[in-house]
Amino acid sequence: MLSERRLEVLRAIVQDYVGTEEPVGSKALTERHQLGVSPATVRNDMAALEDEGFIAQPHTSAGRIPTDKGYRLFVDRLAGVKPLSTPERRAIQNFLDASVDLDDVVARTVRLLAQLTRQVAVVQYPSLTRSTVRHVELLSLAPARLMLVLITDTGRVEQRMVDCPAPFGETSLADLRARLNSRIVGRRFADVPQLVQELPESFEPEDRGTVSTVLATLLETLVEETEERLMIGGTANLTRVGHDFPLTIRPVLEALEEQVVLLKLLGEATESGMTVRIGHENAHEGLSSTSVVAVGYGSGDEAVAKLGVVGPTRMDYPGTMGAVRAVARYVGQILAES
Amino acid sequence: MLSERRLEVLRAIVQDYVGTEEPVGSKALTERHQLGVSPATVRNDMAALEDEGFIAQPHTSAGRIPTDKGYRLFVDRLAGVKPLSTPERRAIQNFLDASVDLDDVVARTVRLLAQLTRQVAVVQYPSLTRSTVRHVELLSLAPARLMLVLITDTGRVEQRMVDCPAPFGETSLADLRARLNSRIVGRRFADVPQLVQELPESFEPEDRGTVSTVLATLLETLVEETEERLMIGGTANLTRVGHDFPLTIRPVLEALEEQVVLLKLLGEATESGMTVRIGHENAHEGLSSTSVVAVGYGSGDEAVAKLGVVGPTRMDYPGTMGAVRAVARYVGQILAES
DNA sequence: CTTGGCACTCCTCGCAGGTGAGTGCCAGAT
DNA sequence: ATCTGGCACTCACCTGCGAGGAGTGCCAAG
Repeated sequence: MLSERRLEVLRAIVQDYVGTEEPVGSKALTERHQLGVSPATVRNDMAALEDEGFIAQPHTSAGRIPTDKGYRLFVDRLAGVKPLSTPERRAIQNFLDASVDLDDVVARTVRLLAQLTRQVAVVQYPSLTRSTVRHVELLSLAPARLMLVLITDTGRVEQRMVDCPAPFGETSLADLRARLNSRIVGRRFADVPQLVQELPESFEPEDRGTVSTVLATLLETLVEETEERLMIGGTANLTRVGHDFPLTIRPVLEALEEQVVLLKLLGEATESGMTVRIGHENAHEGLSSTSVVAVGYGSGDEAVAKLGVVGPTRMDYPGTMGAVRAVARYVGQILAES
Repeated sequence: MLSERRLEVLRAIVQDYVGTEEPVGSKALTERHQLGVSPATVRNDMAALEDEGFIAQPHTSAGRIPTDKGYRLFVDRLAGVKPLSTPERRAIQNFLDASVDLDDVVARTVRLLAQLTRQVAVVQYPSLTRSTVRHVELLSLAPARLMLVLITDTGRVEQRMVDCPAPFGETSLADLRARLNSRIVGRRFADVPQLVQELPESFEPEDRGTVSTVLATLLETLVEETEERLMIGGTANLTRVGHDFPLTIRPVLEALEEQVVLLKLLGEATESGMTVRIGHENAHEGLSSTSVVAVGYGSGDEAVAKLGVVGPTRMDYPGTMGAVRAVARYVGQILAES
């Protein structure tokens, strides 16, 4: 459909536009790239590209800028993923290795991504649903008040208060703690409900109420916390986008504050491999002039959560994708070690 | 020094400027406020106020705008704290009452403050140093690997991995757990180091190494986590500030990303009572055209952390102060209940 | 001390004209 | 069939100019 050279012209347009942030014309193109043809020829190609919807001109008698469709073609067929330099890789590893706990890993990852890509970084906390239970702890705070602490294999900790219907003795507590742990430690969260189903029946009648309450709280925690948390950073980079930004920055900031929106955004990313959503491909209105580059990361072969960046559609896709992929890999390594 | 009417003129200028975001002139002032004098008189007063440095004009032949010094006088002597309406109070309470855990309380508080004040909200997590220990838990994950979990009276949970120099039996573990808890539960964090000092000596020689390691990790956690965490929100409100904002928004966003800066900002707030830092009173350069309204909050009589908002110097001080104070109170109540 | 009058400053806005980058199209060359 | 150079045309952008107007400072009189 499109000749080889026309694709080359599109690539050149994208690269120049990303660099200069200004509509690019035929003459400038031939000067900055060795296309081997004259501006007039390029003009014809550009007209064809415009007919196909890959580029557009803001006004008559201005240069062309890529459309969402143009960027899409660019990332799909014209650009690879630019690997990071060795010093960069080393810097990433050093920076992440210094993390002390899960919160710190996530915080550092956000800062790293934001710095590397000069864009807004979003990192999802490792999800509970795909995690396994490392330990469940029950603490007695008052005669009829317990604290339930849940620890995952990714190092995440959740706690809940439990108000018991009746006082609960220390021995019963130890008993419940032991049985609960022997049943669910090492198991996936999704399997927990089944595994604890018959637990109350094995207790003395006067304790059954409390045991049920504890289990209910546990299951509730699993469900509620499936609604995942995330951390964002690098919002100052939004001011980097060009002249028109008063209008564009507001809806983006608003979208970023809606965690739900972001989670859906990351969620849309396919299971494996990197996902790039360009402009209007993002369902959310405020993000119609931004692109999202996201990828899953995890301690093993399976992704436990996702991370990515949000930036203007006019971004350096190869570089951004390279940075996102590299960071995801190293974070996975860190999680596997801890 | 300044006559009563001149103060009244200053108050009128601040109020009008906050409302319109435009320099206010003598004629407009007399029309919008019942000052009982003519524009010419007001002009004389304004000249005097300008000599004293309370107001300034952007260019000759423009109206006046308050200076930082002018705002300072305004909040100190001319304005009170505007209490919230009953429906607002009720809404705050309902919204915060729905919180499920500490993270949720903080997150909701941030959203609430941002919404009420239409500015950037900052909420510090309850600090460890001023908290007391509710419980310490030790879990055995592997023969020579423990997890240390620390729970505070404000519901905060911290965990750390401990690699032991030697295997540590279950009985020793239970022993350590019991002794540790009996010594430090209910005590302030600051006192913990002293309280555990001689603990290793009471253990069998082969366990002393591990006990020391655990204690070292515990103390380390106390120190490290003193470096406090905070949550911010409402950054989209930054785009609300006037026309000139491309220049002002960037440094503010950058400052907000530097948690250290923010913590220092909140830290500067005096122990009790509300603190208002106006414009250049904020040490940080990027915040020279913003004001910070901060106040401590806590579950009891003492503040365990601080919260506040960051907005343009041209803000509605009485309303903002009212909202901040009210939110701080209700958060304190919530913390006291849990 | 207040007031009305008056001259002055200077920002803002709208308009006109020139400039230049970029385009589309066409006829001729390869 | 494709590429190339030429050429007329279109607009966005910048500049300078002039009218309009809000606001000020000062002064003389009440």
